[in-house]
Amino acid sequence: MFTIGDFAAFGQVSARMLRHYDALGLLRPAVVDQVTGYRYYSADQFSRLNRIVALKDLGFSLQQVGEIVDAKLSAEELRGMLRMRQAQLEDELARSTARLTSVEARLRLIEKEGHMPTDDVILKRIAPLRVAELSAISPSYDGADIGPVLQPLFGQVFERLWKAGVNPSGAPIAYYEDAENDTIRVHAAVPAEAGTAADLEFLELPELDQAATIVHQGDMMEADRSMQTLARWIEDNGYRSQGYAREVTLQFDENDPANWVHEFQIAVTTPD
Amino acid sequence: MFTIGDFAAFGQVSARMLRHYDALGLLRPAVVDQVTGYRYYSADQFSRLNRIVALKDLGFSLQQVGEIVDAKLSAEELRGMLRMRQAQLEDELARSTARLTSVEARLRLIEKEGHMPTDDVILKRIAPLRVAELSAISPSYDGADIGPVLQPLFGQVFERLWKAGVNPSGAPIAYYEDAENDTIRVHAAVPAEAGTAADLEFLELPELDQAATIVHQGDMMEADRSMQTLARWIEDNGYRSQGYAREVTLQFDENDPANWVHEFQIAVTTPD
DNA sequence: CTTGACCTTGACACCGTGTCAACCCGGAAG
DNA sequence: CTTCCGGGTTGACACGGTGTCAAGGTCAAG
Repeated sequence: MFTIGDFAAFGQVSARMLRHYDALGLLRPAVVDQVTGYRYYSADQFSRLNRIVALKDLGFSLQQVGEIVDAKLSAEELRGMLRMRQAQLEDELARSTARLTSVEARLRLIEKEGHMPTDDVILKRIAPLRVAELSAISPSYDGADIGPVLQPLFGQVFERLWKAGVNPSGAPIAYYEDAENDTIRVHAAVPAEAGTAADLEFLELPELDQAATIVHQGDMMEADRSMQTLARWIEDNGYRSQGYAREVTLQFDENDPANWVHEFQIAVTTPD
Repeated sequence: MFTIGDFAAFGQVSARMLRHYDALGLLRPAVVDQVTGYRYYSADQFSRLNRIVALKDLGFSLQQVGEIVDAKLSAEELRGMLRMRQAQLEDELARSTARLTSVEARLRLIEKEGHMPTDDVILKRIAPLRVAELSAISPSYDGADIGPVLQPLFGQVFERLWKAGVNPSGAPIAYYEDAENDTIRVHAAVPAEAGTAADLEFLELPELDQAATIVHQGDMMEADRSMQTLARWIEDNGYRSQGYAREVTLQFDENDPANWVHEFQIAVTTPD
């Protein structure tokens, strides 16, 4: 017979936890003194304790551990749980690895530049989105060429939506595609439920499963700065980008481009 | 200006969390309506939000994130934090990998045998331990040879300790070493603070940094069963064992070996 | 004015574990 | 036999990041 302290010390658990397991019915002491309430454990309970600890170390919750050790599960179900756990762990591993790469990237950055970057890239999923849009051709993918094409295009879209009595339901989005002869097709899209404006195209922008995004503040003529940060982040973190970035207009000021705020979103994949 | 809901949706955070960040002073809304208490966020707050989210995704706690974004830290300190985090992550990674291997090993086992193993191996650290001991030579490492040597040896140790007025402070431990001519030196050790018995050797059993352990119930003649489980576990989980296992007697019954309980402990290393 | 979507605060829950407080027991020393 | 100390008992609170619920106030569209 072991007192709780001895049993705990040998089993490498805290006495606190043994009491907890008792409370959960996971591991009851072999004997409880009815008078003093002292718990006493027998040597052969070490195997149950070990089973519990082993399962817990595998990352199962105490509840799951309970189900497993009390063999409420068929071999089939057990396989199921283990496979689930396996999948979870693989996921977790991937996540941890990504974190680590990220931390290392930042560490390199800070060693090189001597300070913390203030423009932060974050990875997110972009949900699919219904929009109304117009598009046009720009001679190149360059702020100076694109601006003059894009601005009036958005003007048109808003005007036509307004005429059709449809309300924009979100922030305007510009996106790009390669077109013939090295030209670029620019799209001016405004989120809206499908409407009946014959002079607008209604479509659904596809989901981006993983997009690297950055918030750009100020004139779009300086978008390069943010795009570069984005590109570097993507490379440093072991992703690969696809296509052109979408540009979401979060804040617009007719008079002063310095007040503009955009979010750039570019689809990325984990190479492999 | 965004309402909390819009800001949350765009930033991929829950409104709950934005309120939490407000409460922590991590990200205050640009404007709070004094009358209604409504929070309103400005577009340029997205970059702060993103910085927060990015740091959080790196696995920093909100408190740490606070310190980092508010730049209360020098580049030096930041480097420190990042390196610490890096170390933690590497650790976590190793742990996750081990878990995964373990889960996979069990999965293979259960697929092969159709049921869950009930003898559970667990990995633990064995602290160094002061003991009093006697040793002798056994012709081989085999239950039939060892028993007759070991039992009287323990009798001697207990007797001499008793004569010297020293109290055992833990469970008896047997351990083994190779000796000359393929014989084995068996040690009968009993935990005790250093004493003055000239006819006993007092020494400190070294720490085992990582030991794979299993609880064996019953006669030591059947120790093979547990030792095999142990060996297989070690192999399946990608460790390598070193030397012979220690045998800790957790429960002893003079009359019936079926009631004996031992823990086998064998030092292992992660190959690599 | 009504309705329904959205906002407010405050509270409770999760989970595994540590820690504290207030009190009781067991065994060894005086 | 008393005294003392280590260790046992229960019960409570805390952590952190997040979800969820309830009760009530607000906003904007019809």
